Amino acid sequence: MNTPNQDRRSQRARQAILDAALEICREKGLGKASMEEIARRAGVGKQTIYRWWPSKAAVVQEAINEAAGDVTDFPDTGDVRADLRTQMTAVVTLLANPRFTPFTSLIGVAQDDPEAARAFLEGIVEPRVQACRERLRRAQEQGQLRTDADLDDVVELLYAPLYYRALLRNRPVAPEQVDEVLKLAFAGLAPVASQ
Amino acid sequence: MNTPNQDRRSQRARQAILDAALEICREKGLGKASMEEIARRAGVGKQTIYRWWPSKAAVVQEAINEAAGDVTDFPDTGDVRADLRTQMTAVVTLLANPRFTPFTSLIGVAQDDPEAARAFLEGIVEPRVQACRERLRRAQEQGQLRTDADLDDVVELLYAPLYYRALLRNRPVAPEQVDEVLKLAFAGLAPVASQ
Amino acid sequence: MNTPNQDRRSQRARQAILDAALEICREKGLGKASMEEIARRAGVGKQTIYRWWPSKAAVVQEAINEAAGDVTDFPDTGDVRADLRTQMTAVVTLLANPRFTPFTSLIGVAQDDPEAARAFLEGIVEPRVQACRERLRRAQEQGQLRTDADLDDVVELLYAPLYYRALLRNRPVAPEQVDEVLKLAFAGLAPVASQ
Amino acid sequence: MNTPNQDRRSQRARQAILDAALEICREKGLGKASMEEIARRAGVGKQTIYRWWPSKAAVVQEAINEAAGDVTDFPDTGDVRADLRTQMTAVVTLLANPRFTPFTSLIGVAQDDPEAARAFLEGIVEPRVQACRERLRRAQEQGQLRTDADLDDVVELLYAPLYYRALLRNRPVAPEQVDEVLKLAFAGLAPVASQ
DNA sequence: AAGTAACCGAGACGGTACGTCGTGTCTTCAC
DNA sequence: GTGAAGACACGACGTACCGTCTCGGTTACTT
Repeated sequence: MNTPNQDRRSQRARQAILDAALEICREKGLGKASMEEIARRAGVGKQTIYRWWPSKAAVVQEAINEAAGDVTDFPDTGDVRADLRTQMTAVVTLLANPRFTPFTSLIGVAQDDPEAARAFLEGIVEPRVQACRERLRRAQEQGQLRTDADLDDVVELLYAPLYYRALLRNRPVAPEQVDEVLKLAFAGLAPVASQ
Repeated sequence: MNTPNQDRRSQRARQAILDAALEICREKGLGKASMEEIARRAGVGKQTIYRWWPSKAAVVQEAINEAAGDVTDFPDTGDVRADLRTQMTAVVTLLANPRFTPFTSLIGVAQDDPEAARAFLEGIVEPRVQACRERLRRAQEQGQLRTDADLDDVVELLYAPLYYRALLRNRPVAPEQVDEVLKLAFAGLAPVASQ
Repeated sequence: MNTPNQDRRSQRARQAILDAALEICREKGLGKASMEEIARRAGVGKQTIYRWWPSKAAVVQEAINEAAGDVTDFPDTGDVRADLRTQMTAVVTLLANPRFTPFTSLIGVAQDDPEAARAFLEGIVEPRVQACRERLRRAQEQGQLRTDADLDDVVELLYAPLYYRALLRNRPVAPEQVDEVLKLAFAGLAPVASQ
Repeated sequence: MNTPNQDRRSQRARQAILDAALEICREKGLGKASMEEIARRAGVGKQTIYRWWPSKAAVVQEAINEAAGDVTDFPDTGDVRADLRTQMTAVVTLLANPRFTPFTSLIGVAQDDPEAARAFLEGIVEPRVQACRERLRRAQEQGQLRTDADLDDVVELLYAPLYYRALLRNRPVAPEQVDEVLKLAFAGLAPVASQ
């Protein structure tokens, strides 16, 4: 991620660090994880972590990103609402997966660490938003979405409720939410004429 | 907040602690604040903090809550959309206020600290959601809102985008967002017939 | 030794630290001792050491000084040569005692650490030299020592050879050396007339 | 100093290492010097140092020895006291020379490192003591020195005070000391008859 | 002239210790 | 018994070096 000679980097150490980081996060959460323990558990010198990552948040973000896979491609079956359902369900599934609790923790540390915020935004959020926005644009062209809607606003309207539950913990994160959100968002809150 | 004899409690100390906590959060963020420094700056023994609060998050939440004022009452002019606009604008204004950055930080620590999460939910979120839900119920009765919409889902749909921006920092938190959200949410994303 | 409130100081911790320090020095030498291990072995936080001593050398010097007892008083039987023999033998015995190996180690670190050098000189050497010089002065008055000899030079002439062996390790430190030194130093190296 | 093929050894690297070692010692003392920095400053890989020397003390001893020149020959003008004066003054001059501060540092590390002690004794001390002893033997034959004096004891009596001052730092190392020591040592401490 | 074996520079690696900061508990003294 | 003060055991921080270990690259000997 940073400066030294990438060629000589030990892949063994890198993988052990990412694995240890995720494991510890799963056990006690990112907040109570420590560089010290990651190093200990990975059988690695602390310096080896600091050489390649600036903070534990950066380590965990890389680990999470790797674990999540390269899912930046957005489905396109021709039916935007179905595609959104697919993709949003994937997001909910991830947010609900205990293996991915560090995901929301990363958003947590970002609140007090601008660098972590930037990294999360650039590394995680923006690529996915970009893909979604692109899909929505095509939907507009195909007459499946209002054309007077700002696409960034649409993305926020659809995805924010999913994150909201994960972050605020007001209600459990569950796939049913996707249908609720899509129903409300597409139909609108205004009362129906016949009502 | 806890057990010892409330009557003999020093109001001077309590206020100094809350003030110091907010001040430090403003300077360096909740993450880098420490009990040590709060005590030092408040001119108070550490024990005095630990006696009355379980963690720095609890201190800060109390401070924030006090600073926010008891605004749990929701406006009701008869026009729900206007009332939502008023209330949501107030939320955005608070989220954008540098004095209230610890607000999102509290959501941050909640990701790794179930007790903080519970306290935030009970102490901050739920009373306000409750008031909003009540207002929306009246709107349904008055035919200003679809009756087939779950009110909790509606609250999430409207407010989540505001929190989303504050927490993800993808775009600046600004009052214009309120109008965008209301427009989209009430009209719905589906293309208009004439389009 | 330094600044914080001496009254509240834990005597338990102080003694445990001094004991642990000496024990470790005996096992592996001052050079390979570490603050970390002293703390660990004393069952004490590192901070507690750093609060009261500036370096491991300072800890060990205090421990050594305490172990050596307050032997700053010089014997005075009326026979200066006998008194020197007594006192110098005590020095040799100490230098030869495995319990006191840190003593020469302290002189060792002083070579690279002016503060340690100053502390050793003031805390250990000077009080003893002072006592010796005083005894020699009385000897001069009683006609047992040349009056044209600078007393500091005399002290050095007598004691330096003892330290020399301990520090250079050229020959084992042994009490016989005392008699050799006294014989040579008092009689002088010049050939005897009758020779 | 050790095993690999001496023929293929890079003289450039060797000299750069010795130079860098002395330079760093002069700047911050042997204690705060590090292999890391010697290598860096010499423009040399760490391995290249470890290949030829077992420790930084060994490097510095070799550097010092080289800088001191091969002065193992003892002057012999026929007047032993004059010759001692010459030689001892040379020692004092060296001890007082800032370029040679690592000299006493080497004695310092020897206190905790038997291997360094052995190397220093064999490589530095013994050859010089041997030369001195030889000169003293001739002096005895010529009736310039008591014949009942053990020569090793004599060497120690004369030279120890010089080292004493350098190591204990009680008084500044200065050439005048040589005359004081010779005067006292040759004349003896016993009071003169006429006094 | 090609092959090969060594030393060389560089620097990543698993470690240990550094000296500092913050934690939450504790004890002491003043009010 | 509350409150200011702060010492305490503990654990983590991020950095500096340790000594070992590959990596090319460059000689300088072999064949």
